[in-house]
Amino acid sequence: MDILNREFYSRNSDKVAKELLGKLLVRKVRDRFISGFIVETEAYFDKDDPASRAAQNGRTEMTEAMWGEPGTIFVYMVHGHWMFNVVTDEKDKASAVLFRALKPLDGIDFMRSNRNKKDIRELCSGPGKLTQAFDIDKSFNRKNICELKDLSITDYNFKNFELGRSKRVGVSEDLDEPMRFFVKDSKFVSR
DNA sequence: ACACTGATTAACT
DNA sequence: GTTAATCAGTGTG
Repeated sequence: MDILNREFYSRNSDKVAKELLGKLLVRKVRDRFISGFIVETEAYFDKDDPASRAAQNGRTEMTEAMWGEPGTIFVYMVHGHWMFNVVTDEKDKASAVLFRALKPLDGIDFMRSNRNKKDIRELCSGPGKLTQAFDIDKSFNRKNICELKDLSITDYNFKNFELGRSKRVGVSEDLDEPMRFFVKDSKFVSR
């Protein structure tokens, strides 16, 4: 199980978002190993994407991470919850993939205590839920996921699933192409 | 000081 | 299944 390298992220964000499905998000906290399969993502673009923070806020202290190298982690808060993104494409392009849902695999008791919920479906089935379950916050912002020991994404050729596509969640004026990708029939996607 | 946000949750039918 | 109060950081005045 290899850690995905920078080349993986150096492509269009819709392509990266699609290929991230079935990969494994891995977190290490002290001696604990926490992981989950990625089952839902959304792609965000730089130009002509009104839903992206890049277009909404411009280049500020808070959004600076979006202009970083591919693999740069971009964390921001909305509605009191942390959103976890990884920057794609090339530097200075400001496109990224938002992680929306995971299927919990290792460290489920750790997630349960972070979330204060016992139903396994309630642990990572939403962008704010999975950051709470994995203990991901602003301290990861602007770091590169290819270089960290305590947070990484590893390859895992879990391909036995059907790809679902839809419009992005909570975006009123969305792009013509559906940019939300998910594992069809998974119990662990949001909503 | 106030309103905005890509969400979550409890508390209902 | 559906709604309404609420989370907290950031931008605008």
